[in-house]
Amino acid sequence: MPRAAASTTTARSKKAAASPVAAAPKASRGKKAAVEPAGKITKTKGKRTKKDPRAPKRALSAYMFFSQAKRAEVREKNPNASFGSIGKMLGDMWKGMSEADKIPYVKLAEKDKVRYDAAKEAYAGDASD
DNA sequence: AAACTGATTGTTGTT
DNA sequence: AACAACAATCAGTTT
Repeated sequence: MPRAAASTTTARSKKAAASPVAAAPKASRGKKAAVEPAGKITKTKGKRTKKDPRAPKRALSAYMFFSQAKRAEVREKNPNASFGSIGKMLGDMWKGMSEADKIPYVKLAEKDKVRYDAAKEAYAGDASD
């Protein structure tokens, strides 16, 4: 609920170090108790209109790169598969593959994250309209 | 500070 | 131009 920030003033401090030494896999920010949908959330909420007109494109997730890479392949094997079918297949195989297999995609995601970091800075530093 | 919710990212094909 | 399911990730709000 992105409401008008007024109190907290984003008490979030910068990421400790820019060097991903150990790079905690996931145990710092993305907790969210139950990230998995109990049954199926598929909230058909259409809303691509971004609130920030000039907000920097966020870094893509490993799954995003995975889609770009395998999408064509899956689609080739399932030419009759629709959009949703492909997505389910990709999601299924994504969950089925080992972390080691995700490495290349995760690497891309991390790399994009760096790019986003720069874009974010430029976004914050650019107040011109 | 920690936890959580919302919004965002990319893809293809149709309207 | 927008939305459909999929998963991940960030940013901001809340307690």
